[in-house]
Amino acid sequence: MHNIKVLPKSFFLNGDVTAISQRLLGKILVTNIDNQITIGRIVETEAYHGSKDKACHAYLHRNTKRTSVMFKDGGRSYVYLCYGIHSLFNIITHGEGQPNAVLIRALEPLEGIDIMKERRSIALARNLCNGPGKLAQAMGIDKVVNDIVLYENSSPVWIGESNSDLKFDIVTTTRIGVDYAEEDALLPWRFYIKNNTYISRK
DNA sequence: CGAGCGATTCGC
DNA sequence: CGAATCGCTCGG
Repeated sequence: MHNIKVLPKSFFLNGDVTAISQRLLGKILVTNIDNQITIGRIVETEAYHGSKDKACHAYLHRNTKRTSVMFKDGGRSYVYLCYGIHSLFNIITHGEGQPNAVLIRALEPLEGIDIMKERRSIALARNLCNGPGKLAQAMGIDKVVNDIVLYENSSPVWIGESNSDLKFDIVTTTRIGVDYAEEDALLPWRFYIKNNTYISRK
């Protein structure tokens, strides 16, 4: 079937959250949910830094029912419901007590595309995973897979090495939809693969 | 308790 | 451009 090597836990612990956000570009997201496998290539990410970032749910180390998972060791999932409708998928980074996370904003669909189309009730592959809410729906991700480890390929959600040696340039911009963060909305913490077709927005 | 709101998406 | 839709957060 597929022969994807899972990323080790150390991948999620070393470097700051913006560096890890960039390293995640090109990596592979795999889900095995409801007995169905779907796979996509990460093409867009955003960094959230708990201690000093007004856009982060854990700003100033705010530890609440929702954000408590962010304070665990890196390499776990943080999935939350946005606008009461959309699940958003994040990857926790850094050691215990440092609530940093990477939001996965877009994927290039690779396998299980028919399953994604069925889950999203649309036919156009380009629109299956080009947004954080869309990709969660296409991959079957919701709060059920909140707070699980991503560095074991027995997990229902895990991250694998890139399946391609292709080089790419990284575009850096401000983050989407965080105007409430005032001056921190201007931080250049959104990253995507240049010229990729599956980005959420230009 | 309950008002206010959102790391979005889709359709009009 | 506005509605959808619900759980979290915080203040009273």
